[in-house]
Amino acid sequence: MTLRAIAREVGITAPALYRYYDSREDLLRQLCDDICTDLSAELNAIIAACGDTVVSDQVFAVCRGFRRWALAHPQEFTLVFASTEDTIGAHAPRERPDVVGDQFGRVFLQLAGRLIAGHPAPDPPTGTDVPESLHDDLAAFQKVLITAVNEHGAEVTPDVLGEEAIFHVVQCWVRLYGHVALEVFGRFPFAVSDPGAMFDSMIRRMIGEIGFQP
Amino acid sequence: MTLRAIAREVGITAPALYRYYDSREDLLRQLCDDICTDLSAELNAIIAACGDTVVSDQVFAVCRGFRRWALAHPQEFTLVFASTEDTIGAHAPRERPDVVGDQFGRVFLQLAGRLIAGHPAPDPPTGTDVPESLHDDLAAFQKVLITAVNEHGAEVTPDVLGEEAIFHVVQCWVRLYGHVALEVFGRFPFAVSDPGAMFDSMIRRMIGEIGFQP
DNA sequence: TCAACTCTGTAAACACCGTTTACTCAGCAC
DNA sequence: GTGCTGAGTAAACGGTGTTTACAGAGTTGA
Repeated sequence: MTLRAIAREVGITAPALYRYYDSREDLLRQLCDDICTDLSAELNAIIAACGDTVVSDQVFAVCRGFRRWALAHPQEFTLVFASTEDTIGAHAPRERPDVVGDQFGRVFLQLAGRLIAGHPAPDPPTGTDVPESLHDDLAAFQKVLITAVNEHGAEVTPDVLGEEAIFHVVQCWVRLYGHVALEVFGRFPFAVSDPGAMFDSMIRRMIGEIGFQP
Repeated sequence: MTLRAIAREVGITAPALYRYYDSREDLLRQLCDDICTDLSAELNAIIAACGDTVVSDQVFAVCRGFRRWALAHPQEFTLVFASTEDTIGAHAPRERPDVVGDQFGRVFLQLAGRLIAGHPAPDPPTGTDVPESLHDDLAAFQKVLITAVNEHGAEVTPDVLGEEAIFHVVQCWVRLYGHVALEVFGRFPFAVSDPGAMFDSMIRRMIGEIGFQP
């Protein structure tokens, strides 16, 4: 969207927008924040609508909600989740990852954390262990995740949400994001006639790999 | 890049470009094709440099090559792998997925096909089976993949590259793409100080899940 | 009451963008 | 020589982000 079109929609002339935003970049940045807020509200509403279902169902619902939102708002998805720093300004006071992390990310990730934490014994699904150089990063993320989960009721201690589990949460995000982006951008290696089924199947496997039964 | 800047770089004036391209969209589309050709050449060179190593090492090398390329060329990556149809023209004679599929996709996917085909007994890694609605799509992709693999020497029959294996190849692409895009766009949920190690770990798990030992 | 000030908006201009039109001019066939 | 074609240019059009100068409305203070 162009600056003038936005101004026209508000019933204002383009230069008047500069009273509220420093530049087009600044406007996009704030738009980005608003989108994240809306998205997280939407996903939280989905969780709320789930009621007392098992956590795995809630994860399922949120993942589907994220996909539906992305497909319904490809421009917003591109802006928030697939734009380089030069689109939105590299020298922002807050770095970009925080935007995703603070607003939307929490919804999905803390839910994933709850899911894993609720699982009795998260046995390491692979024999490969996490490389040493990731220890610090994962520990930091573990802290964020645990406090986020505990904010929403449950009591989770670091031992039930170990390093392997944290890595798995990140991998879930990689797959969720990967599928949704591929679908939004139409970059699957062949024509997928029922992407929803493929998505559901992937999420089912993801949840299954944590230890839940499909 | 602007049309006038491109013209300036070629030592030409902007309208002269319209002798060669119908529009900016058309130019981007052809640029897209060129980028795909370059990338696939680069990845094929990596495979060639591998010599007679085991296929899993070749997959590893190609994945790392793809990541390195994407991080070195974020604009090109965005154009080819993360742009919606409105950026590049929706009503193109060839649909977009073919571009990725025809040029770059083959390199990675046929290698993945070779890897799985070379594996003795691809036991289904999960209890979840592939939904019925994907049968036709996966069968079509299986055909493409098998002919692509057989073009490069080996003799692969449909039974060794079954539906579950095909699904797994697609899932590998989802994860490879997901991680690379997240890194290019800086959208991991926390600051990753050594993304390369994380990437390597993911690829190692991916290969391990097929049945190879890490 | 009236002057000063701020806040919000506009009009005009600037440089740049993609694109079209009209024109030039070299090279070549006959 | 006379056309003709291909490749290039200059000029223009509407649109863009952005800056500057200006206008009025509302508030404040003496």
